[in-house]
Amino acid sequence: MTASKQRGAKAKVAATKTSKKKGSGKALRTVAQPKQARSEETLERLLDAAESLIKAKGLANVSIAALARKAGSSVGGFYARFKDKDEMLRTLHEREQRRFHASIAQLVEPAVWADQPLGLMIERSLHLFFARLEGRQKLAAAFLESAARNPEQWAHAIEFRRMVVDAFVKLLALRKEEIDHPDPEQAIRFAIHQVLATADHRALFAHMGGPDESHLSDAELRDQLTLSLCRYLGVDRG
Amino acid sequence: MTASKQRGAKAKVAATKTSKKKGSGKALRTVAQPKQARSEETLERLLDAAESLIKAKGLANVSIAALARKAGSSVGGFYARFKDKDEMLRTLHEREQRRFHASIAQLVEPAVWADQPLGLMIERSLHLFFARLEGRQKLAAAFLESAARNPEQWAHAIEFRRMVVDAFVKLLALRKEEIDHPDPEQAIRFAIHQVLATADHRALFAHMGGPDESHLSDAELRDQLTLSLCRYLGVDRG
DNA sequence: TGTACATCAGTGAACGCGCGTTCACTGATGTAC
DNA sequence: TGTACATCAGTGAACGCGCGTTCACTGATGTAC
Repeated sequence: MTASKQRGAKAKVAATKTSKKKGSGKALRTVAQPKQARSEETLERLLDAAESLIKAKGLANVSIAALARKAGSSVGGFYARFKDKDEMLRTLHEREQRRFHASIAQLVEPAVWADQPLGLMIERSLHLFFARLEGRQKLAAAFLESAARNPEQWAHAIEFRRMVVDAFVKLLALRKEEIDHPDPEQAIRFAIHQVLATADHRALFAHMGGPDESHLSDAELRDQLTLSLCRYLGVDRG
Repeated sequence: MTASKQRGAKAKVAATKTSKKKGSGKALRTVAQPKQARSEETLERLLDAAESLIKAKGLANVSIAALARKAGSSVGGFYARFKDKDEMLRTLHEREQRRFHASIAQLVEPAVWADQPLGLMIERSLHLFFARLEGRQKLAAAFLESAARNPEQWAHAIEFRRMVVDAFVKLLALRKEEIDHPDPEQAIRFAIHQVLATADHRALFAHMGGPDESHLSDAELRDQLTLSLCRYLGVDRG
């Protein structure tokens, strides 16, 4: 009786806080920021568990119960940290984005490539880019899948993608003169699109057993993509 | 009482017929070939309903009940024709394959391209190929999704893909001399892989609302892909 | 330093929903005599 | 041509399973005096 009264009051406050965001009938529960170090750690363990389970089994085969167990927590513990499964995925995505961003930030640093011919730059960038993706395909697939269903996730994914694209566009645009194409801007965007699309394709299908439809190994695919981009952009070396 | 006895006997027979295929504990029901024109028509209507609903709402939002209703049939009617949802999808896939095959058969006919420069051939092939895909993205996405979950579907998809790839490889291999690449065979396979991957990518993501991450329209994408392939293969016409 | 009380964090059984699948039954079509 | 019977085709309410989510409760941590 007492407990339920307290809960009721709390829920009301939460509902007031979020009522402007979503006009849904239900009073949405807002998950509070962790107030103790303990809960911060639990949150991190939940994200770690999600990441490792998704990598191992794919998003579709990961349940909240299994995830919580793996994290040494409980189902209720999970929902104390996240409003729902989607919010957890979004949080995980943000963490992954931060890490990914950090690891490619150096890659798009113009100073690194000073004096290097564009062809070499492309080759080495692709090498590092695909190396960074190694072992994270299932994770990427999970984000792509959930983005396909959830508009909010989709917006996040688009935004991140745009950031990556823009960073590379900016880097390549500095070398416009070395590009032989009627519309260098468009060419750069298409080239980057091809790289990301190839990565997506790999993420979504490479993990499947059995022989791939093309007789190309990952390394061959990467190298041919490099060659393809160089020739498409009209860059020397090739 | 009488009815259930009959059903029991029938189930036993069915189990005997299929017992060698799958050793599962349950006696699997085998769906008989239609014995009357009526049921053949129902089957076709079910496939049509599935196709149109998938195109309209995507696989994830199509339930058996809705599908059966749309076909003017019933849930039980559905299960009289298909063992389960997967078998229906496989059947639909086969029908789509047959149609697709028919419509590209002319495309890979060497006689059609006799005396045409390779560059033009690539341009026109891509044009026709992507035109043929128009409006079927959701359907393709449905097959890709279900193939990702179901090994049997995956095998079917791979087999079909291999057929398409081989047909184009054979066509392009006739023009090896016009290709400037250290390993023309590999180059051809990569080129075709790029085309199919681009089509897959489009199928899986293009239907989403909002601006695409690359600032490329479908037509631009196709044209740049054409240019990219021509340059990659070292084909004249730039 | 100790005690009372409030708030935060965590637990896990139970709930509920969607949806694929089953099943007892009715109607339609074909076949034998 | 008509009648009896078997098989095929179709119906839709009910079942069941998986899984995300809730909720009444217990334990842990922090704070006031």
